[in-house]
Amino acid sequence: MSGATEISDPTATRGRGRPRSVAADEAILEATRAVLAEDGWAALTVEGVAARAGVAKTTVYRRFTSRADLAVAAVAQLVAAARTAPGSGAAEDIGNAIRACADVYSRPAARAAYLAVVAEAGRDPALRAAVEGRVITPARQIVADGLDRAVARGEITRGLADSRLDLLYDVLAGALLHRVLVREAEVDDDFIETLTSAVLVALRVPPA
Amino acid sequence: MSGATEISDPTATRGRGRPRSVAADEAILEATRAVLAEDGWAALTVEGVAARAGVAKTTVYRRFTSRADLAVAAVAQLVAAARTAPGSGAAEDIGNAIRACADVYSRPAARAAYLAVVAEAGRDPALRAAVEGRVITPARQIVADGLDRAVARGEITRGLADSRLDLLYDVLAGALLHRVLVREAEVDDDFIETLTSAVLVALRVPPA
Amino acid sequence: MSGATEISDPTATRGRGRPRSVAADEAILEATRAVLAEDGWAALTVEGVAARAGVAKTTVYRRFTSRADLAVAAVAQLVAAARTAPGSGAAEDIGNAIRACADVYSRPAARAAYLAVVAEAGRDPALRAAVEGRVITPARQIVADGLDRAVARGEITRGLADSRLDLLYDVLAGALLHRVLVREAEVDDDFIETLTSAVLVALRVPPA
Amino acid sequence: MSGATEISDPTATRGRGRPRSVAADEAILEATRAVLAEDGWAALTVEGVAARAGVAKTTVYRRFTSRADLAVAAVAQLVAAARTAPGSGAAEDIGNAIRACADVYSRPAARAAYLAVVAEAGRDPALRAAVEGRVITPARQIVADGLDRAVARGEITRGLADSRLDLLYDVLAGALLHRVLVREAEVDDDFIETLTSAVLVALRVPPA
DNA sequence: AGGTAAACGAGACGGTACGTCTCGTCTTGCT
DNA sequence: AGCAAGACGAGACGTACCGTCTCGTTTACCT
Repeated sequence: MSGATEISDPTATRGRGRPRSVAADEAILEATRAVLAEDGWAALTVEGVAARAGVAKTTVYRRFTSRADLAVAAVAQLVAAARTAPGSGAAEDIGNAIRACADVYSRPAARAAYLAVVAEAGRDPALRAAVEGRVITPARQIVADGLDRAVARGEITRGLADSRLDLLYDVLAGALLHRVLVREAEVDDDFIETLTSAVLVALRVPPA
Repeated sequence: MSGATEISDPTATRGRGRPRSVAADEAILEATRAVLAEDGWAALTVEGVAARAGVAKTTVYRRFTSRADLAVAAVAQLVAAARTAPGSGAAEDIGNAIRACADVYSRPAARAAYLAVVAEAGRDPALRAAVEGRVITPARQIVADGLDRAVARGEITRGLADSRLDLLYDVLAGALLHRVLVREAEVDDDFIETLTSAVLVALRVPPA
Repeated sequence: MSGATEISDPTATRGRGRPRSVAADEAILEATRAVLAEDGWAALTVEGVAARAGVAKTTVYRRFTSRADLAVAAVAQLVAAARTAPGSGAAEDIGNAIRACADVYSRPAARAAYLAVVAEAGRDPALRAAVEGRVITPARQIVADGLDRAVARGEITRGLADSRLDLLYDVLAGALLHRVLVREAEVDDDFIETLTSAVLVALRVPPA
Repeated sequence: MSGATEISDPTATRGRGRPRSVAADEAILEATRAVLAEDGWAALTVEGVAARAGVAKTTVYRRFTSRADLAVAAVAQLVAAARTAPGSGAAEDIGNAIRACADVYSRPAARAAYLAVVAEAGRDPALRAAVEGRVITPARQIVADGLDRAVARGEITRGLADSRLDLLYDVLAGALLHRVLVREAEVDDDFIETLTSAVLVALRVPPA
């Protein structure tokens, strides 16, 4: 299942019949976000989303093949909106990236959906691909961009950046995910600073 | 829901009626593990578990209030079995701890259940408490024990250990969780070594 | 099922163990009547009766083998209490008999149980026998006694009485049952008088 | 419960969605009849009927609100098929009516369901209304038609017919019901003749 | 007075069916 | 051809009782 038809693509071949309703597209995603935020993943139902969007079930199924597919779209939008402005140094870049990620994870809709979608992806290759392409890779790119800037500024070497990218991504995203979604602790300035400086030390970047 | 009656407690007041069947206890948990490993979280059904355990549905409901409750018990057993032997130094201790955690996360049953259960716990206080007490706290304790040993050996100070415990737990558990369950990458020796040495550097423990 | 152990019989061999509790006997029947009167046949459960009687389920099952068995006992008591005083003539006898039967059918417990028990008896030989012996035969006897008195008074011949007994029983009991339980109409004096005189005409008994 | 949606009504507003399957209608009623005839009222379960009809449980619940509702439809069909051809005189008419009723009560499905449904109707107003409209009233009409014909032939007066209708219905239906369903005796020619002539005498119709 | 046997309460056991819910698919008629 | 509506087969939900089975306790009788 999953990832089949997806959202209406205006550049698509514009087949013959009646065109997909863009209003329906938006109403469905909006309803999805609302349900996730208000009642959580377990309450996210194709039936319920359709009702809330004022749309027939078939109209939802034409675009998404499952509730997980629906949720991926919502989370993907939030991740896409998380790109950060470059800072003046590695410390600032890392802090910004952490804060950006924390913001995403803290949105009610993402809070409700993130872990559940990832869990479901473990069994569903199509969903797995969708999560990979629309959530994991973009987030990894944020870290990659930060390292690229550090290389450009001469703070670390290209080789170190490349060899540490995945580890750094696992550490940053994982620590955040664990703190916010698993332990449900807050992400305060102290946490961000300590994590940032620990990462800098491990990367052997001299403090500013 | 969740956390209601739980498994038969032999120290309980030994109420008057017929005692709970210990054989049923075990059959249920075993069936739960099997279903999770074979078909994943989405296929975990009270009905299916009961059938597989050769037990009536009511017998399951008498012990667990939901499938999440069921899964927590399974995961908790795995976590409980994960305590590590103390090593000869901080580096070895950390490596052991990572390996122990990685082993747990890699078990098919845990793989299928962990994220899903944690996700569900976000909406269910009773389940949340069960996860907290039976999974999160024990795992955190593994890290705490490691730090205690490092303090005993004089590798770090008591103050540093205390102030860094939660961060270290988030980093270790989070990085692992992210790598194993979110990205579905493998945990090889290189990953463990690099993560270990990065952590040692951040804790300012001199290399052995 | 049904009719197995039945109510405590004081003349029984009086085995060694603890004797049946007479208080339980009565509490069970009383609870049965109450449940039938208040909530009807469908709500009559062994579990509910036991709870209401303040008695364990096993205690009920030791005496009755089913809820139908339970109900038969209640109805039987009512029928047993329905014997009529002899009147001064056939007309009075018949009127009395009709009134007596109508009283029984109108009791809430009997209203709720009678048809259902008879229906159930169609499939259960043991229950059938119990109904036959404790409800149908005693009721038939009321009609037989009435005819015997008419014969004794010379109002009809022995032969006519014997040949018409079953028909008369079917007509009287059936018409009443149909009116009270099937149609749920009331049994007023007009009904009784008209039915009585029709029966007298059919039996060719001259009016008094 | 009961009497909610009922069988597909072709004259209904013909709303927009997919129409009810007429094949399902028939399969359900046929399965109901079969179960009643083979295993009796106690074995009549919505679950079993659905399985036997090769239909989903929801499909049954969309049409009938309970097993009693289901049974009423079956009994109603039998009653509807029981209209009698007019005979040449009151005696023949009454004999025909009794035979027609006896045939209905003797069908295995009706035997199993009639008393139980009527009993259940005592507690359920909607079911009561259904029984009233689809079983009791049609059966009463058979008697009413017979009396109308007798009036038309000049055998009895209009006034007598009207004043005796309910009594006659109670006597005929009740005697039959009592004999066939309560006492489980057979309805032979002798019974029919004796009952018929008794009724004629009571109505003061001269014998043919 | 002590033993023994049965009834007692409590409550868990494997089951069946309940009536509800949501799923994803399949008609239908309207736009 | 897209859409809203809604019936369809499927199957899990959690609950209620079923009738059976331990249990530990109580009560009477019979040595």
